[in-house]
Amino acid sequence: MQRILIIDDDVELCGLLTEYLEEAGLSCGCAHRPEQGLALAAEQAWDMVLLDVMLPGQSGLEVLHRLRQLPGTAGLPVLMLSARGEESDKVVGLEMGADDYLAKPFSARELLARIRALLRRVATGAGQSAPQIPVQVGDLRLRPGSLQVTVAEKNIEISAVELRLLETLIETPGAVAGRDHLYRTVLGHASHPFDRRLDMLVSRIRKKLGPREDGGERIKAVRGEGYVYLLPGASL
Amino acid sequence: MQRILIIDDDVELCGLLTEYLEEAGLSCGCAHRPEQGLALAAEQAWDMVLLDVMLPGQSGLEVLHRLRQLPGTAGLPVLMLSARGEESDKVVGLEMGADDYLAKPFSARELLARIRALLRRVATGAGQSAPQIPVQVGDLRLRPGSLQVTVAEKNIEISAVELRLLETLIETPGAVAGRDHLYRTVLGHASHPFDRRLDMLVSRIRKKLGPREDGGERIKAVRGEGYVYLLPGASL
DNA sequence: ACGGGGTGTAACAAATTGTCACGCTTGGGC
DNA sequence: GCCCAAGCGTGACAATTTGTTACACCCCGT
Repeated sequence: MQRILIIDDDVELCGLLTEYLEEAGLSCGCAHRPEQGLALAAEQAWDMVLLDVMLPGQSGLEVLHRLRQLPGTAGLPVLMLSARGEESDKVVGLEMGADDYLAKPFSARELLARIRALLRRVATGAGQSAPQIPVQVGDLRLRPGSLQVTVAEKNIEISAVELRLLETLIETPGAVAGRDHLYRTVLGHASHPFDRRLDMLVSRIRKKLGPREDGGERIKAVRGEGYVYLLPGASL
Repeated sequence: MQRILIIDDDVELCGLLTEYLEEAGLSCGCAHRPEQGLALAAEQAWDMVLLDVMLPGQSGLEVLHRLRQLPGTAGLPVLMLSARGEESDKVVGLEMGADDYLAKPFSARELLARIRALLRRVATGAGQSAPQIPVQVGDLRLRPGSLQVTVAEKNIEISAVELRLLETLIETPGAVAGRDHLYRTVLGHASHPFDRRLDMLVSRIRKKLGPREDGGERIKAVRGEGYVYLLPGASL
């Protein structure tokens, strides 16, 4: 199910929108203050953000800017909402990098239509080379390409190489990925003696992911062979 | 034509090998001292290195190690030559990351056979996902994947992102690559306003490549459109 | 128990990439 | 022609990512 983050100080509006959108099969989260919105955006995975231009404290444009700088938000579509229907706001909004713009008051139906359009545009990879279907193993979910990884719905910051290793490991969950295969796939060439980069990578990923939901370790070393991503419930 | 770098303090042997290998259609370069060899390796592009285990000053193994750390040498095959035919040397050599090993005295024919085998192995991408055919435009040559770029036969240090931009630009030499296309291809997502990353990237690449052989600029900005990689001889 | 290779990870170092600021260029309107 | 504003170029610095080194630990066969 698609998840929409609504950032708007109008509590009542948020409630109405949430109700309407959830009825339409979309999951919603709300924030009424900028900081709160940014925090939520950083913490969880969203498919889209509805952002009010006028917010207490700072301009919605500044929020938009900071939003774009958060890790894992590459390609995250933002639909701006404006109290005033002024054309200049619209231009500024789009120039700031919003993906669409809607002036209040708007009909819920129109909003939903635009949301759907935007989600479709992103899904078909208009901005990306690969369509990028998310992969899920246990409580771990990857969106290849946008450096977005979530564990139990919480965002994890991860780098490109780390993501590639994780992808390679979960290609065969529960089965051992050979050291050499990992080297070639992730680091780009065969392993050299005394090269510990792979181990460091694994170590860093382990730290970022934390233990499995059931407390078991996620990535196990197989002495002399390589590493395995353990399926949930599997013991060492 | 394939280029072989020979690092061996035996001047006479180098001469003989060069003669033999060039007859076989391989281009050769020689270094008789470790430092010289490393300098040559760093400076130019090679398809393979023949390395003597016993060198004045430092062990060939140390040279091997330093060689591997040079930028742009990913996947560069190294064939070690040893004066003593001891098995332990062979083991140590291979463990240090040499790709093959040959004990002196050896027949020129056997050496050639091994060189050919090694070159073939690398060419078919045994260690890489893509076969990686080098691309050439003017005096610029790229080997995608191994971060190796040469201008007029001189090695240029370049990073992955920079290489990707360069690749994208020379996909259509002489024709404009749109800003947005470059953003999507190189940075992975659409451009945001006030985002100058692309310009910085171009700036850095220009500095690394230097001016064209005829003094003209290599990469030209097209106001409001994007950038072009100018063909040799083309004016602004 | 002992030794040795294999693995884990902290701490540090290097390289890459991103940000910001300021100056120059260019092209269009007046 | 002159001025302005948007675009571009690039130095300087900051943040992030990646690589290196060193040392602790651990498993396993002897």
